[in-house]
This record gives sequence, C-alpha cells and structure tokens, in this order.
Amino acid sequence: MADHEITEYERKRLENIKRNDEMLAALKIQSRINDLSTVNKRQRTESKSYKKSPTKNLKPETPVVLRRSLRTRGVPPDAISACGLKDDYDETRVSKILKLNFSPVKKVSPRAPVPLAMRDAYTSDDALDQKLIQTISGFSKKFQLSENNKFPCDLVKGVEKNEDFEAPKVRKMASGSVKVEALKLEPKNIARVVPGRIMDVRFFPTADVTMVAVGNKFGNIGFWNVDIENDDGNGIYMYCPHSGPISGIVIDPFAMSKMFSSCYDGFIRLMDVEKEVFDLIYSSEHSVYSISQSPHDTKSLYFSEGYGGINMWDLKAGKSLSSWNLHDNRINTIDFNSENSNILATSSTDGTACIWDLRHMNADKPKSLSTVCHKRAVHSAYFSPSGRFLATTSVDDRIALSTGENYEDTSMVYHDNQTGRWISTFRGKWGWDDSYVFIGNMKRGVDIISVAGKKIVSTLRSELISAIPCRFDAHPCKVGMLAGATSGGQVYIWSL
DNA sequence: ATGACAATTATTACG
DNA sequence: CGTAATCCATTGTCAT
Repeated sequence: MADHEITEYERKRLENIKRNDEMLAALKIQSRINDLSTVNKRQRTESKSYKKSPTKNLKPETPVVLRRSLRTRGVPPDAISACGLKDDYDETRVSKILKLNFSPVKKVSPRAPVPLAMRDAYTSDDALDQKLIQTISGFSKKFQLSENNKFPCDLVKGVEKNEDFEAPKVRKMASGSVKVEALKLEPKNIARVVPGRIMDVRFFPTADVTMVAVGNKFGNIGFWNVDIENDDGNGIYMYCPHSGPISGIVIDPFAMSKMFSSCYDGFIRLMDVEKEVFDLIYSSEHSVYSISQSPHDTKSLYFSEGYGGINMWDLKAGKSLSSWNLHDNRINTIDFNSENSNILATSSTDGTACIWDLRHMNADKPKSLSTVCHKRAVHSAYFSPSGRFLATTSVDDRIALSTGENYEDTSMVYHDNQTGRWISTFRGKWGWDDSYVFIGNMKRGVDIISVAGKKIVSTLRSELISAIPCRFDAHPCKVGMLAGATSGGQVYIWSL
C-alpha cells in the first residue's frame, strides 16, 4: 500500500478536531459537575483564591494601576475556580452557614434549581459581604422610608400618598446635555471587579451611593462601591450565583434591594438583600439571552429565551403571562420606550430589530410595528431617553438611528463592530438626552456618535484603559457618569 | 438546502 | 517579556 502523505492541511484539521473534541468533553464534564455538585465533594485544600501573598504582576511604572487591585489579585483567573464550582468549597464556610441558621442544606451549586444563600455564593475569603448587604439595604431602605415624593433619581410623578407601591410610577432618568469633552476618567474610578469577560454592567439607580453591579461570563456577579476609599476592603464584592455567562442585570429603581440576573444556563435569579438569598425566579432548558423590565410595570419581567422567544413573567404569580415567538434567532436585547411603555424593541441575531406594541400582541407570532433591517446580527436596540429615536447596533458595521412616526426614518452610521470572539459585542447606548450614543471601539476608546451629525464626533481615550470597553451603562441619576466594562473584568467610570 | 469546520479576534496568567 | 491558553460568537466556505 502506498502510504498517504498527510498534507499540512489535513494534519491541521485533525488536530483541530481533536482539540474541539477535548473541549466539548471538558464542557460536558463541567456541566455534569454542576448538575451533581450537591453530591460532589471535591475539594482542594489550596485554592488559588485563598493564597495569601499576592504576586504583583502589574508593572509599577505603568499608569495602568487598577485601583486597589491587591485584594482582587487573589482571584483565580479561570472560570471554574472563580465560581467555586468545582474546587474551592471549604468547610469553614459550611459551618458558618450552619451557625447562621440557614437551612442545613448541603453545598448548593448555582446550577441547582433552588434559592442560594448569599453567603453561600460569596466568593471572597473574608466576610465582607455583610458590608455590602448593609450598604444596599441602607440606601434602599432610606428610599422606602422617605416621603413619597422623594424617590431616587428625583424621578417620580403620579405617586399616591399611600404606602402602597401599586401606585403608578414612572421612571424618569436624570436628563441633560453633556459636553462630551468634559467627561473625565480618574484613576480612582478604575477597578477590576471580577475575573474574565464582563457581559453586563449596571449602576444602582440612586444618587446616594455610586455603585455598579457587573455580571461576567463565568456566572459571577461583582459589586463595586466606588465611594469606599480606604477603610477595610476595597468596595469590591463578588458572588457566584450562576453557572454560566450572565446575560443581563435588572435593578428596579423602586426596590433596589432586589436585583434580577439572567443567565445562559437558563436561570433567572433575584438577589434579595433583605432575605440574603439569590432566589430562583425561573429556570429553563433554554438559554436566557436578555432581560428587561417595563418602567411602568415592575410586577412583571420580560426576558428572551432560546431562538427568538420572549416571555412575559408575572413575578407575583410566578408564572408566564404570555410568550411570543418574535424572531428567527436569538434575541439579544429587549428595551422599553420610556415615554410609552406599551412599546418595546427587540434586537436579534436574525439580522433585524423590531418594534412591538404590547396592545397588539395576541398571536404567537405577532406582527411588528416596524422593523429595522441589517445585513448581519443585531446586537442591541435601545430607545433614546425621550423615546423618539431607536439606536441599533449590528455586526454589519452599522449603527442605525431610526425616528419618525413608526421609526421608519432610518440613517446608518458606519462603525467597526468586529469584536471577534473574545470581546463582548458592542452595543450603542444612549447618554442622558437624545444627542449622543456611546459605543466602544477596538482601539480601547469610546466613540461618541452625534445624532444630529449622524457620525462619530468624538472619542474618549485614556492611557489608563488597558482593555477594550465593550459594555456600558449611563448612570440613571447622575448626568455625565458613564461606566464601561471590559473583557478583562475592569470597570471604568467617566464623570464630569 | 444543510451541516461541519476554519479563521477571526484580545486579554491575561504564567513561564 | 514573550507566549500559551482561552473555547457556549459569528460567518463564509466547502463538503455532503
């Protein structure tokens, strides 16, 4: 037999196949571990997150000094140990939990479809989580006890003078025009909050404390209280309430002690600071790709699932009120029009963004009010603060700005959106009025698109930025405060 | 048409 | 300081 010389191409291909198989196998094993982890008791005595002497690997001369990074230094780089899923569950924590009179459950994995004690999900070595809990319940209580017309963000109208929170409420963002040149990034407003890729970043909707929550690819949720300067701790707290990439975070401005998070693992949890648990709200076979709440109706939750489905979930009843199949592929964002909360926009990998009217959605596959068509996947569709514009971002390297009666008047702005595999997709986000959209670029800057000029008018740049900021949040109460999050777990906060 | 596969990309931990 | 390892995105291309 003539022996076949293996061509370079074939060799490479075989290698790839082998690698992929190994990777798949590893993923499967991991998910098995997650499923079985109630019984699984693998423990390694020396988990990296408990190592004492942190090795400084930030070049001292570089200006890229992540604020108070020493403490986060110990956070292990890889997903699994970061989440404590497989190898860093320690007995001391179990006994602490038992002492604290939590139900004597065995180890609870974030994948188990049950509530998860916050302390159980806390991933740092010291017990500073209580401090976070105090902070959050502090400002959320303050808000609840204050007079009825004193809500966070000065944002209320139409609130009745009773204690009943059923009263119609409207969330009004702090608005105003910003001179974009005035936005500054200071070293103290930089921190690494979690390891790995950040999928979503969100400010707490209060002016009392500057605090962000981020969710990463590994299922961690990190908090950063930016106001904490130099007392014990660095204002950074990390939990692992999920077993996969966190697709969205929602904080109801009228109940800030409760925070929703959705995950590719199909779970939606509610962090309830009063009960000190990550409650289980919803669990599914399918991935949950986005989550949103109507500004009017905070009794229900909207989220997208699988390949094009949307659910309207009643929080009180704990069941789905409606579900629709709106797209041919995954829905990446859901956003409500702040001026008319019957109107919502979805963006989808099927290449379209659609605007829907909740009053006309009876069929399983309803007809959209209007559709913005792109040539490739659409990764976000957000209404402007006034609701008059819709900004969609697509991998076809376009940002569409749509306006008019039915948003039929669309103009396209070119923007390089080729983020590749390691960077979370870009999403053009509105600032504090209808004039600007903020979006990251591949050169570690933040492009600012002017709606009037239909082009990039400015770019935020800084030597302090060590990675590409890809996910953003504009502070709902503080005009000019913008948080950007990277694939390396850092958060940058620009402010006036 | 459908499906499998390669190439692409940036960040970081580690040697 | 260079480099291996990351690995639930996306798309075009080539095979079936």
